[in-house]
Amino acid sequence: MNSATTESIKNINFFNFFSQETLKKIEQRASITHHPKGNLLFVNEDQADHFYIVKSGWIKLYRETIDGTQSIIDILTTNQLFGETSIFQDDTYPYTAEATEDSVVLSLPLDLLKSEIEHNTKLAMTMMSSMARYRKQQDQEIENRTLKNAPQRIGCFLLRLTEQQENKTVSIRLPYDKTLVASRLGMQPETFSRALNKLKQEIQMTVQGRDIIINDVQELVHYTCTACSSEYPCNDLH
Amino acid sequence: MNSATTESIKNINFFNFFSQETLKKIEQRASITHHPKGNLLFVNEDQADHFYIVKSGWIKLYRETIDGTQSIIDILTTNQLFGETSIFQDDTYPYTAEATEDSVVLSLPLDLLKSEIEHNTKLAMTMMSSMARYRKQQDQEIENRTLKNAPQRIGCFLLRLTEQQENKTVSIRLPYDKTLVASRLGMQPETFSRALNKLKQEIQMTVQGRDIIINDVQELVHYTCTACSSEYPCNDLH
DNA sequence: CGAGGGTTTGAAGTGCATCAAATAGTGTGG
DNA sequence: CCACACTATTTGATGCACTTCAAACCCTCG
Repeated sequence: MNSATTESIKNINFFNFFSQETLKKIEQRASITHHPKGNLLFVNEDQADHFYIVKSGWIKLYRETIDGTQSIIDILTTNQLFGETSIFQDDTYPYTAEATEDSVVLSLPLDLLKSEIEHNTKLAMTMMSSMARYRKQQDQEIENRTLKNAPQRIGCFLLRLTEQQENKTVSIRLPYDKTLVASRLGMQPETFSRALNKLKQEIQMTVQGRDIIINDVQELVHYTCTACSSEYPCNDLH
Repeated sequence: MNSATTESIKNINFFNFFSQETLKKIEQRASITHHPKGNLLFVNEDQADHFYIVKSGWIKLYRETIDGTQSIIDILTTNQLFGETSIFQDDTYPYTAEATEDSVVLSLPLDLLKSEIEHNTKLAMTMMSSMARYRKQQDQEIENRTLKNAPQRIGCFLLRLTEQQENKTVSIRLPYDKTLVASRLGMQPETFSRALNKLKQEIQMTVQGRDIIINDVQELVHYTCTACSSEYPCNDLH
């Protein structure tokens, strides 16, 4: 298991800044867990002892009201980190984490992260950068929900999936099912379906189940980013 | 001016963690600026050289689309900090800052913050805590816009103004004009006006210009927080 | 007093949610 | 390989919340 952990960690930029000593300790106390679809890893306001790295599958982070309405924070996949900010939040998790697919997750002790970060400025800087990046992403999310209509929000989501591709025509595949994409974008499944149809009327594209082909990305950018603040195209934060 | 700067800074928790040496340098390079209502301190994506502390007045942080629609990030007043996260953002500002009242602002060089934070772990930890706090606030903002209707969003805003007061009946004063509150909450002035009326029908309260008297705060909590995720009452982050 | 902003009110329109039901797609056991 | 069960997706009909446009009102301040 240790060697598996080492393997897992070394590809993740975040861990490059850990001291060798701490890394060893982390490896000793790391564990890999399997979570079948629907499984909750932890619940909002739970005591936080570990942070996590997704090895495979998809993990949904959200909060919900008494009546069960959910507000989705994010949906993560391979090599993404979560729960790490609990060290600044009274050691409680600020959201619930649920596997939306069968998932494998690496869990690491928070106390080691905490003490390492208090002594290791490089790591602290990395952590801050990633927090700042996330912050900007959140700002953009609020902006999207305020200024964009449903088809444009979908457009923005698609554009983030086309990242790196320079081609005029791109084909992409939705990372998870449409219902989940809908909730990620803060809309109902019905609205998603209709909004996607509307988008098809606005720009040339083909939808085949989860697969989508966009004939001209620029056309999509033009349609979507009319409602963006100055950064074009929808900036590719991560 | 230097003594004024020292005076300004020492009340702000953030600066307790600076080294004496850096504080001296900061004081030498600090400057106080006056901004009449409507004045822009900087524009989204400007090159960032300074971060700021509000001495008096109100500063609105926002971004806008080509057609001029604004998405408000925050509205700050005395002793609040802004622009400091630019050190993690390629030294550009991620929003526009505008004085919505005649304001006085202290501006401090970012480069000193940057180098100090790279060497001073205590400061780094403070910075991270404040970023984590902000992050949670943003999450809540998204949640509010997703799950709450207009009267409830106003209720939440009012609750945050009643902070600390334990009384059953509280009287509060809107920090700025209703149009601005409306845009802070992501709604039109007309909607704000109507939603406030609706709120008056739901709970016992009196509105007299900017002054509002709430007969029973618990009544407001009950009405507003039905649409909150688990934390009651609307948690008082700052 | 009169100008100009802030605020409220009215009327009409739009976008998304909701409820209901049909359809497509997927995996299961026989 | 088919029939069934179950889920995901789409479609239709309707309602509600908020926006938009227009106009009135109110308040303050020169």
